[in-house]
Amino acid sequence: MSSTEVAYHGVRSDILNRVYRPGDRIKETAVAQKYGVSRTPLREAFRRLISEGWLENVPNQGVRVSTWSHTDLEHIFDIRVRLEPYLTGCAVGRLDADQLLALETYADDIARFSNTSGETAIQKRTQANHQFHKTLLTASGNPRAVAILNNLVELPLVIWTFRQFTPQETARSNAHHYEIVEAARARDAQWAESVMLSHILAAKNTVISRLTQSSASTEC
Amino acid sequence: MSSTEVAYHGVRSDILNRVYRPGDRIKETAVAQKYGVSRTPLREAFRRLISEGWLENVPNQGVRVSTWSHTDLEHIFDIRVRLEPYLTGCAVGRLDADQLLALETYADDIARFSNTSGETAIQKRTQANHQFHKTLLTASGNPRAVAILNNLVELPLVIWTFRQFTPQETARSNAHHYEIVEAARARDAQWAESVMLSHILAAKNTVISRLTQSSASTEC
DNA sequence: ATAAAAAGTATTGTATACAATATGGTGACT
DNA sequence: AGTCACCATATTGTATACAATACTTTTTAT
Repeated sequence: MSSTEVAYHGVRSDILNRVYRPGDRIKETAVAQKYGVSRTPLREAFRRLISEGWLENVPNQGVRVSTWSHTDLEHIFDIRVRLEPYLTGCAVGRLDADQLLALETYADDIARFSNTSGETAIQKRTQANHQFHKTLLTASGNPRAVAILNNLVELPLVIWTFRQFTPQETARSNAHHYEIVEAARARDAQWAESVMLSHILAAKNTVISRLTQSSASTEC
Repeated sequence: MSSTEVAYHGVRSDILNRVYRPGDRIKETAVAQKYGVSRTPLREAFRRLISEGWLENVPNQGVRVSTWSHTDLEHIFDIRVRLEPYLTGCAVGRLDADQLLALETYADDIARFSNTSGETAIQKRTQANHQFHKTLLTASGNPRAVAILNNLVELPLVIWTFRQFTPQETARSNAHHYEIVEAARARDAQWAESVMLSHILAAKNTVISRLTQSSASTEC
């Protein structure tokens, strides 16, 4: 792995783990030393993290960790609502038997780790969930759209969403996954698209309502 | 303007003007000298151009100018179809009197420069068209979505599309602009959304059919 | 003559030194 | 005492030197 990649993954996971928090200013020399790379590859990593929305650039003052407001989250979900259901519909006609089986396995994993508590379970659940959506969206055959969504639906948001789910919401979310697999098996694009739409709107409602309750709009 | 910005705009316009053509490999030292900057800011500019889809990175081999295939164009239009009409609908309720007037002025400009021939006219028409769409989309209030579309609907595609338009298609495209303004004045989001959908689907049809005819799928 | 290997060249990847700019604190003046 | 200016320090922006990797050409062996 190149120095640039080391720096990229390091800073990214530090943001995920709230070592660097939204609003924090990040100084190049300190971070470069921390990851054992020089400032040049670190700055390249910064540029990538900026383009992905993790960091914001302030000329001659370096970078800050991005802050996601209430409105930002609504905007993100509005874009997901337009793209993900559509891509799901595209994928339905293109998934082969192996991929359908994989989707079902991921759905099983998500359900299994939902019933387990602890940080590890949340991580594994996040992982399986990511695989499920990735498999589905990649099968749509529109890599540009998939890239857009990957940059948009970042892990901190997903993890935060999971933590906010009530048991009922979790059960509903898991049921959606199985229903999508069934719709895909039936090659019913409209059905799959519709379930995915519900899936995202349900998540949006959870995130927005919890955020309104806690009124900590800048916290991720 | 910083060296990084100089390099960014320089390389970008060179790609637009086909100094660097799709598939070309770009060597750092030569380009850095051309713009009078060192390799460091040039490489930062490259990272940005990569994230915007103009360039592709090959590890240890530098960057290549991206090639847009027939399928790529379809994918791009498929994303526009999902996002732009929606954002237009959002904008309708938020445009003030000044913005409505500005939109009409841009529509006038586009129409005027459509009747004039020559490179300058095409440039001015492109400029006015860009302003029209920018004003409309920005008013939607979803800056993330606007950023996505800006990165997607790049100038080379727009310019190429204009060149391909027949007089009838140009007239229809111009009429769409006026119809969108009228729908916005009437505060009819559904109407505006529908016209924008037609507008994009018409452009998609032009681009795809011309590309199929010329069968020069990698040319922009 | 062809193919494979090796050496030399060219190009990218990284580190570091220097320049430009911003930040923070101290002192002088009102 | 408060405010403004200026200097010292810290931090980012840029250039360049060096290291690692890929490409090309030449040479040698079959």
